[in-house]
Amino acid sequence: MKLNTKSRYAVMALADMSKFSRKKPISLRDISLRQSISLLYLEQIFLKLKKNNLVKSTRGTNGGYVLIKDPNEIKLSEIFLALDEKVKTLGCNKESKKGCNGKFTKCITHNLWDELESHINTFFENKKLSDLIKINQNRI
Amino acid sequence: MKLNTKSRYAVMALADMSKFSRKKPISLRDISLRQSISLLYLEQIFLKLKKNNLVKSTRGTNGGYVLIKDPNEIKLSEIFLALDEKVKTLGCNKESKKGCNGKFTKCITHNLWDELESHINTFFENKKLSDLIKINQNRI
DNA sequence: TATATACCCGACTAAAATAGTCAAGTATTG
DNA sequence: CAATACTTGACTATTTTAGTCGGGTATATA
Ligand code: FES
Ligand code: FES
Repeated sequence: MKLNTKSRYAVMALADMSKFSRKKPISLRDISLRQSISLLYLEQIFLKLKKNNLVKSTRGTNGGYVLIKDPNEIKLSEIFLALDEKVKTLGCNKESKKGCNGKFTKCITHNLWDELESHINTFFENKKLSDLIKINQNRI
Repeated sequence: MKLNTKSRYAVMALADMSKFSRKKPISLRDISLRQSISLLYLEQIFLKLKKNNLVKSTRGTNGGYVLIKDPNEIKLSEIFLALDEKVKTLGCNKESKKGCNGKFTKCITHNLWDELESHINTFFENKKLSDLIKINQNRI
């Protein structure tokens, strides 16, 4: 079980924004330098964040991105959702009638994985962007 | 975030064993048929389970594997450990002094991912093989 | 003791996912 | 008009996953 870089960078970048400016647009170049994340990769990530109304953009000189909501109103689950990033512990398709074994009964471990999925999602649901600024006063 | 098949199959197979026999060796062929898991893949998985003392084997006709411990004494975390399967949410190497950014300070999200990792590991730590038999009386 | 069963082990591979890069833009400011 | 900075889609190298393959060895039973 591994968390991908896209999700990690997204949270990292948004945390960076929360910490620095809430009014003046922040350029991806600055975030890229501060957090050591590839600029081109950040661009890709921010397009998704924008499409999902987590940030808004200003073009041109002194342009950049600004958070739309307050950090204490942004749940991590929203960020993951914006990136199409899902927790997937089940072997079967949740929607499908068929189990991971191809049969029409769900397998012996189905409930377990479902429980695990909820367990993880709960974490993302209860964590807000503001939470990780508080704990990290001392970090950039 | 995705759970791999190896871990899923391992738990599935051990659950199958818990449910069927506790004394007579169960052949991988039987598990393979019941749970629709590739026999060759199961062999690979069981070699690891054996090396980590979760099961013991008997060769030859009527041979197979037997659980070493009682299902209510086998934690899921042990199974995952046996397969070298780790939850990895951090961008950095936990041991290394360097952060995921290559710098000597841990990044702004480090604590968060660490917390998430613990959150997930707690789940595996608290679940036992016997737990998923109870909930699944009706399933094969 | 031959034969079938079933575990043992390392190496290999096709396919998918990841972690980006690249090219070619458009909009805004100074 | 030059520089900055967002926009977009396509492309690619690398890694990981999810297995397979080939050739064993040990044991029970006929
Ligand atoms: S995980 Fe859903 S049927 Fe196996
Ligand atoms: S995750 Fe550990 S430093 Fe970023």
